[in-house]
Parts: sequence; C-alpha cells; structure tokens
Amino acid sequence: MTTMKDVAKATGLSLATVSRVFNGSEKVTEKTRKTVLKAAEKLNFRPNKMAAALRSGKSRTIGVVVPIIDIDVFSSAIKSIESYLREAGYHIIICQSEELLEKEGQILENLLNLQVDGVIISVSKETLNMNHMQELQDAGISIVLFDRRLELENVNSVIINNFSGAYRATTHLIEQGCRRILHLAGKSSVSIFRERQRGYESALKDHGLPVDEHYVFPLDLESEASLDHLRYLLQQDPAPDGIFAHGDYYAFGALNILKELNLRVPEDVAIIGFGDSPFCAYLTPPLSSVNQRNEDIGRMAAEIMLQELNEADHARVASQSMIPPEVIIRASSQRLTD
Amino acid sequence: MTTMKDVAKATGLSLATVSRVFNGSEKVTEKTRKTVLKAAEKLNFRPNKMAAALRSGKSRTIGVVVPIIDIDVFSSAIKSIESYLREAGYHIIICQSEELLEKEGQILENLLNLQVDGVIISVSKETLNMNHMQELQDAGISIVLFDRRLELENVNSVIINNFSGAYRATTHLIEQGCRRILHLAGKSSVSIFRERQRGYESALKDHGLPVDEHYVFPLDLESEASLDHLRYLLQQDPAPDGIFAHGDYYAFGALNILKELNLRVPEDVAIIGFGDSPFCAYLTPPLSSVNQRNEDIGRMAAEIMLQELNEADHARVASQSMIPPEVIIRASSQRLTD
DNA sequence: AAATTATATGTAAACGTTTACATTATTTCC
DNA sequence: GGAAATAATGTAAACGTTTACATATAATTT
Repeated sequence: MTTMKDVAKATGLSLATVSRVFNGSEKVTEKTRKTVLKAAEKLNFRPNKMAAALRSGKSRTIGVVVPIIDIDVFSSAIKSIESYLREAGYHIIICQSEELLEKEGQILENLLNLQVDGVIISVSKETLNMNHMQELQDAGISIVLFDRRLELENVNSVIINNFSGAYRATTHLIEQGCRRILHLAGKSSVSIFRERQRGYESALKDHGLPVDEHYVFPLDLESEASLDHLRYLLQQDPAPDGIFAHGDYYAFGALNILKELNLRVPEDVAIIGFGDSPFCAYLTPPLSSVNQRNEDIGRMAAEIMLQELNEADHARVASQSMIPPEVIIRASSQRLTD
Repeated sequence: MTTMKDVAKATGLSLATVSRVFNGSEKVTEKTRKTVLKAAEKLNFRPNKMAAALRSGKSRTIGVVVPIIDIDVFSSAIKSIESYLREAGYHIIICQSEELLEKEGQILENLLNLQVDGVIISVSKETLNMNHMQELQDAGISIVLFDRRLELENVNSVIINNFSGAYRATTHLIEQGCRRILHLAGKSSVSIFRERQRGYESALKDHGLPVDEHYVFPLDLESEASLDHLRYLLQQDPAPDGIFAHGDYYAFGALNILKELNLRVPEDVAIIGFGDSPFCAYLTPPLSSVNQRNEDIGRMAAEIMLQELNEADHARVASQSMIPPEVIIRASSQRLTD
C-alpha cells in the first residue's frame, strides 16, 4: 500500500505538501499540484481515510438511525440521504433500533465510538426524550431528527405537516361533493394522529360543515366488533358519503367493507387514505392518499445536517421543518372529471 | 475525551494492558480486568475505533452496495445484513450505484479508501464483469455478490434459485388443475428470466404436458399491441386456464385484462406471479407469487462474509449459494380447498 | 536594492490505538 | 528450594494522516 510518504519521496516534496494537495483547500502551486497528482496516479496512491479521520477528528461519516430499514418511509428517506450526503463527500452508516429504546442507546454509543460527525435519526416508538443523546450533544455531534420528532425545542427536525395533509385531504373530499365525511382516526396518544384529526375538523369548519363526533371513529382492524360498528355507520340514513382514514391500511380495510356492502366507490362513498403506501395504486379502485414525501424529508434532513456541519460557529438556531404533503388523487375519490 | 492513556494512568497499569482488556481476546488477570473496567466506567472512556482501525488495518466495517436502496428486494436484504453483521460487531456503510457502472466503480474505490474489511454487493445492470473490483481483490478484501450475480466461478454469491421457483409455481398451477398454462416471459437476455422459463418448461414436461411455444409470451406492458395479443391469446378456444408471469407487475397487468374480459380468477384462469411484491396481498383477488426470500438472501450473504473474514487462511473456495424460493399461495391460484 | 509582505513549502509532533518484543511475576516440577 | 516453564504486564514503535509552526521563496512596496 503506497502512502503519502511514498508520493513525497517520489516527487522530492515534503509529506505536508502532498497532504495539502489532497486536502484541496490549502495553497499550493499549480505546478506542484500536478507533479503530486501525477506521481500519486503512477504509484496508485489512495489516501487512507482512517488516518485522516483519526488525526483530524472528522470522519466525514454520518450515522443514520431508523427503527427498521425495509419500511417504505425509511428506505426512501435513506435513499435520498445517502445520495445527498455522498455528493458532499460524506458516507453514511445505517443502524436499526428495531423500535427499542435500549438498542437505540447502544447504537448511539457505538456511533460515538466511531467518531461520526453527525447523526440523522428517526427515533423508536419507545423514545420519549433525548437523554440518551446527551453524550452525543456534549461531544458536539450534530443531530437531526426526522419523521418521528420529539416535541422539543432546540433540536433540528424534519417532518411532514400532518395537519395540512389532513386538511387538504378533507378539503379534496368536500370539493368532490362529500358532505358527511367519516374520519377513521388513529390513537389520540400519538401526536401526528391528533394533528391529522385536527386538520380534518378544521377543514370541515372552514367549509361550513358540522363536526359530528360520531363521525370520528378509531377503527380497529383486528376487532370484528369495531368492523361491525363501521358497517353500522355506513348503513345509517343519511349515510356517510366520504371517508378520510388516518392511514392507508385503514382505508384499505374500509374499502373492503364498502365492497362487501355493495357501495360504489367513489360514487356512493369517496375515500382517501394517508401515507400513499405503494399498494395504494394497486387497489381496486386505486386509493387516493396523502403523500408523505419521504424522499424530500430525507433530502431536507441531509441538507440541514450539512448546514450544521459547515456552520463554523456552532450557535445555529435549531430548524424545525414541516414539509407540506401532497394529495395524490386516484379513482377512489375522483368524482368530477373537470 | 478520555483515552486509554488516561485509564492507564488512573489505574497505574500500562497502556498495553488497558488495550488488552478491551480487546477481550488476550490474557489478563480477572483482577486487573475489573480494575480497568471500573476506571474506564468512571472516566467515561470510550475506545476510539478510528485509531484501532488505523493501527490494526481492520475497520470492522463492511460496505454494502446496491443499485438503489428503496426497492423491496434491497431494503429487505440490507435489513438482515445490518442486523446480522451488527451482532458480530461490524457496521455497514450503504452505497447506491443507481444502476451505473461508473458510479459503482467510484463507490468501490471509495470503500477501498475507507479500509472496509469486506464488500457485499448487488451489481448494477451495466456491470458485466469484475474488472473494477480487481483492486479490492488485490487488497485482500472479501467480496460477496447477492441477488444479481455475475456468472463467474470463484466468487462468493447468493441468489435465489429461479429455476426451482418457476418449477414450483408452475407445478402448483398444474396441481390446481390447470392444463394450458401461459408463461409471460421476461427478456431472454437476462439469465434469471431464462432460468424461470426453463423452470416453467421443465415442470410442464415432468407432468406430461406439452410445451407450446405460442404459450410463452413476452408481454410488454407499455405496448397496446402486446396487450392486445394477450387478449387474443386468452380468447382462443381452448383458452388458457393458467398464467405464470415472470414478474408480479406482469401478473398484475394480466389480472386487469382478465377482469376486463370478465374471466373469473382463479376459476377460469388461475394466475401466479414472481417476486411476492408487497402489493400482491392487496390485489383483488390477492395474487399468488414466488417469494424471493430477500431477508434470507441478506442473512446468508452476511454469513458468508463473516466466514470469509474469520477464515485465517484466505484460501477458501468460493461458495455459490442458491436459495430455494417459496410459493406463496393466495386466492388468485387457489382452486382447491383441501 | 533593501525592506516588507505574501505565498509556498518543510519539519515534526500529534491523533489513540495495537502489537512485537522485552521484562517481570507466578506457577510447576523435580 | 531453585530451575524451567508459563502467564501477566510493560515498553515503545508503529499505523498514515493533519496541522501548528518555522523556514524558504516569490511578489510587492518604498
């Protein structure tokens, strides 16, 4: 393995000068630069990043922590994080917390040992605070949260705007002529689900429609009784003519029940989900949904990380980004063909 | 940042002894081990992996290269590679070639600079040989190919057994009573698609059914003419009563045409795809398919990598693993209810 | 042309480990 | 109990860079 020392020897220059050529930044004559590069080329020299990392204290490595890799939202985000950071000369180390706080803690410790320059993380469901990140922060390692945010000031985060997504989805249904819109709600303990419900209610109000609490129903796909209640709701007179589900799986479940009851979609009931899961396009009829812009979230998280890393003074104010989602309209909610 | 030196000073022991405690392997008294660990704990010492990597030449890092991260087959494989290698004390660096040979080459060079101990790679579509991996091999870096194999001896690889998957899928259709089975074939230039066709034909022969070349049809989903030809084939007398598609998308396309022609699935035509894409379960009816066991492939690739890394003598014979796929039977091909 | 300044290069000490080799302490054996 | 063997610890030199500081060289000023 040839090293900078070899290149220095070959060119008659000093080790320092050779190093400067590869750092790019520092001043070095165009002539010596060429000499060095040519010699390096000939000797097939490749700089050892480990050594550079050790000496400089900068590994140009970013840890990316997600609960689990092969879930659409995470793999898409990772995809754009990777490509964005690679362009900037960083590489990423992927870790999975498996939704376990303890494992997440181990991973963060491990990343600290690896001298990562930053950590982009979507926290586990068990994670309620940033205590286990204290050491990272103390070590001056930049942190960006994405998708799953902790409700904390002073921490960089990127999430989609759940309120706005729900608002837009509900508004879309209203525009398609729906007047009695059911909301299949999520657990109200989860903030993003509360946001979605708020968006739904806000849209109804803004369009002069009543908010009927019976129309907000936390469907449980596992419970036959819960499914029965949905059947019951759909057969009332007047019957609901629209459904906004807080997640695509719930919309899918409702879709099956609508078929079972011989209700036409979207003519009798228009329906829209949330998440724009890959399967939406394949349902019969294809399901409208709110796109979570996972790639954009990843890109933005990477962007913020880079800013953070380049900011010389470490006194940046934390940026809390909310990306507005996009309503993807498919046949399940498309009544008008304007 | 406290270092081993600090721990040594605090315990009155030498740097070497402290190092040995953290290496685990070497001989050290239980008593001193405890002393060191306690002091380390107190000083909040964390070993600097960069330094260790530099000195030892082993980074305990594996590069994982895939064409693109957020495709099911790759994200699932990455998931199990990560969890398996992490257990063994390695971490992975993820890279995307974007199906470009040139980018793949840059990535490999980069990984070389990073001193990775091994590379697990699913090559780009443009990659036909291992020329750009020569340097890695020369540097003694272990390589394992997965999913996309190069047809080379002497290289570790893990793929599913396409022949067997196709054979089993076709056999399943035959067992369900199909006698005139259409094969929606893939490009015969691609070896895995040829394998699938071979499996199909072999199954027919083994069950005494004729292999009709008109029944092997390379459907092009983009071409209306091609779709028309499928319509034509399905309306012949006698009509096909089964379809084995080389990919799920093609099965999905066929499914839509069957609906359009008012043919019942699976009563009139049973259908099965290949890949077991996530959307299969959501189609109406749910689509049978051949599972590619992505996680198993990933796990096995990781296993082989670990063997390779632990093998002191580097004279292991390359292992070429073929994982038999699993036929996932859903409503689209389930005629009998035994 | 000397003095000043700016620019390019050189010197050498880090960075925090691992590890070959040397030394000391401990056990075993006769 | 002392020699021989074994086990534990210590010493110090790497590993391949970066970078503060010193020096040499070139450009500018007076």
